[in-house]
Amino acid sequence: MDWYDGHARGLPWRVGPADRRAGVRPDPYRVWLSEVMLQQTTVAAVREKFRRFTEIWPDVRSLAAAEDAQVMAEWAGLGYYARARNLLQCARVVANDLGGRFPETREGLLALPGIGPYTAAAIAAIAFDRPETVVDGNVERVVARLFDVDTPLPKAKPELTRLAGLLTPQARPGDHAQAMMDLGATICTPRSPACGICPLMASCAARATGRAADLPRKAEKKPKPVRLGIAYVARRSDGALLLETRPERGLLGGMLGWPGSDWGESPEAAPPVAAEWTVLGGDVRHTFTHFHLRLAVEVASVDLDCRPERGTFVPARDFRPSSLPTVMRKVWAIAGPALTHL
DNA sequence: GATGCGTGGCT
DNA sequence: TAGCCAAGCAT
Repeated sequence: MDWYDGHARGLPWRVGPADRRAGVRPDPYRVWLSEVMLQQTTVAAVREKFRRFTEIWPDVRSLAAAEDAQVMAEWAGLGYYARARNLLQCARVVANDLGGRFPETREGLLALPGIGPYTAAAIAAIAFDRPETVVDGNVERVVARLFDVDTPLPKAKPELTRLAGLLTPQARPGDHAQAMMDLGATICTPRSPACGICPLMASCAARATGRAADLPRKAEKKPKPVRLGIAYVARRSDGALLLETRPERGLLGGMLGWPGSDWGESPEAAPPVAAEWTVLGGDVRHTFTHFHLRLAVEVASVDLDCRPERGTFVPARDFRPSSLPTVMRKVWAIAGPALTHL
């Protein structure tokens, strides 16, 4: 805690240790929003998104009243899009059923969409100063090293959670949780931990055996297969672009994208509208969580009165590449310039 | 317990 | 260049 008082990271959603000890309470809405954004996502990627979201939707009621499409568009680029759908669901439950206030207990929070064991404990501890044990990837790493736990993840998770629980104090549990995560993020880092300046150096078992950098062990990962596909970018003579909203569930669910083939070993061509399609030279490469994708891109100019089988024409002035998921933005990056020469 | 689900930065 | 990794959740 002494180390945290002197070395806490300054983060837009955080009430720092000095203010916290002076009695300043964090806004549960901002704690919740930041924690959901930070699920499997780096602080650097979250900063700007958090700023935008809180600027547009300063509280849970305004977010609950938002249009789904605008929230998805603002989330674009952050990944794991089910988070955005659950975020909206959760905001609406809190605003409509809970009087605009978040539950203050781990159990109450756990019942909300998009809030699992980590996030429930984090909000309870950070926003409401409940003595909950917060175990994220940082804490897993710190604890595995501190106690020299050799069992690979995820099998070691229950044991690491138990050990982390031994460290959870009754005083300042919220700051303690954030201290553990800051330590993992800045000192006890995955590749080359800075053991020489670590406040826990003297009591760290892995430091003693020189194995800190090798922990925690992790189960082997499965190789990622390569999938192929085709994306179709049609521009109408008035400049409008043919886009479609993807199905709610599954990959990139609810996000805007270019119509295309399915993605697999040998995708079948399926143009969304009859036209003279031009196959572009380079392809788009993108890696998802569980596969590599190579996307061929085809472009076409179409008439004002054409009737596509799929998708909706979006007027040029309403089209913002930033509202597309990254793979679709990559498609636009090569299709856009090609269309100007068509 | 295993699988599906993004992305960008770093090594 | 390719793999690793990040404040995980839902099914």
